[in-house]
Amino acid sequence: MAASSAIATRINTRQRVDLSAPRKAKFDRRLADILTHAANVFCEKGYEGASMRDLARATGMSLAGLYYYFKSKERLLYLIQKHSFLSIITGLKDRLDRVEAPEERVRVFVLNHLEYFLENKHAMKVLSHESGVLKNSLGAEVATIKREYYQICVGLLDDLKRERKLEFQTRLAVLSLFGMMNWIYTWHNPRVDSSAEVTARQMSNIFLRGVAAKSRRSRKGSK
Amino acid sequence: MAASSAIATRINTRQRVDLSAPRKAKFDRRLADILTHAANVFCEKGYEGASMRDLARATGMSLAGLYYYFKSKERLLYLIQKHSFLSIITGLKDRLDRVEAPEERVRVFVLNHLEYFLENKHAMKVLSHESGVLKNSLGAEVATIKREYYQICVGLLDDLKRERKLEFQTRLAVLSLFGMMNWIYTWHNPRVDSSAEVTARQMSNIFLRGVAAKSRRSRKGSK
DNA sequence: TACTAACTCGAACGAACGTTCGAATGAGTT
DNA sequence: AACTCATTCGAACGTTCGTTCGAGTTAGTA
Repeated sequence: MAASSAIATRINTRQRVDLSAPRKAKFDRRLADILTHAANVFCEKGYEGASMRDLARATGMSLAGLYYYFKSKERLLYLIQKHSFLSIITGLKDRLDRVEAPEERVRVFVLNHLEYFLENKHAMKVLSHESGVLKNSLGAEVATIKREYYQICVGLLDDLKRERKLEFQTRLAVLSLFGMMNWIYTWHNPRVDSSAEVTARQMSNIFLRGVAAKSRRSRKGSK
Repeated sequence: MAASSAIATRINTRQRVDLSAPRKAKFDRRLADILTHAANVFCEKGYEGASMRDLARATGMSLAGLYYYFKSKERLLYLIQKHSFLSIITGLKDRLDRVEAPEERVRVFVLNHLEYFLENKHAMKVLSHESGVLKNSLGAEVATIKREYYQICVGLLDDLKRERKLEFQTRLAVLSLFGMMNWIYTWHNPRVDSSAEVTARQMSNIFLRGVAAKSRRSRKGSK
């Protein structure tokens, strides 16, 4: 998990201006390390249930030392959520650039989502479980990124709908799909369940078959 | 929300023996009232985020007064979760008794689940969001009830599978279905979204079509 | 009317919370 | 060597947490 240096400089009150490049890199690496450990603890105990002392223990840092890297517990959650969302969106866009067929693009979406979820299980549980904890501007910013992600999915499904002349209700379909995918953090056990690839294929199958009813009007003649 | 009197007598340490019937009824009604208000607060702020003082304010009782009805915050969460699960299971069994066809029984399951979720939105958010917070014997007891509910769904899907000679993987199908259904508390807005009946029908359609691939020579060439 | 047991609450408990601060340490530059 | 500034931390801050206790109030019973 890497924190952008743009964030790093802004979150820290003590950090007035610029650090030298290697300094900044070191700061970012340390912060990223903290974010990872913090995500683990939040995942295990929940945001409210995890204390700053828990985080200090998990990172091997002192309680006060943590505050050199972020100015409040709330902002730490914000950093985790923002970074996770941006990573998953970036990865998705990369993959979508290489695929054209609407159905395949939906499958790519599911695969990307599940792969990221299973690879960053802790962070992703924090993302979906602690959504809505952040208030005011921090919450609003995360909500905006989330909406963008949601809208990408809406776009993919609308494309599929148009191509195949399907008739499902997009909102319900998207939210059902998110439900299927996001629920995975409550049950997936790598020692019992299939890999992200296999699970993604099976889930995509269920979902795509599920929404594959043709529109009646367009079945006889086009439009 | 009504608390069974069996629970009521056991949870309260001060309650050595039996109350007269009307006394007990009054106790139960007050406790049920508290459970409802507590569920609202837990729903809004989360279990850890909600303080006993928040609960006191919401119920209109004093902080100390609450402890006459349950002996700890943890046990209060337990009461809410247990009661909600038992109610949804009871309602489900009632409805299943009147339906025979496997597909229709699955539809009944979905409808029952969504209806209960939307009618008792706050309690159900607590149920799915705070699952795993309870430890030890309380957590184990809730987990047992939950497993029973899960197994009912497994049974329904296996029946359907047998009747139609389908080939989906039951575990993934059940968990995907639960994901679709449970995610609803994050998005359903009564002023925008359809009723439980309509939503249940649409979700059932997606799911049932999704798992409806026949076995022996799977017709996978649907592209 | 007094008696009893159910019920309620103000006030306080120690523990744990998020956060701050000033001093100590470290590494990089002159 | 002396200086600078990033980094770390022990100790404490004021607040809020879940819970308890004993005294008070209410409502049924005799």
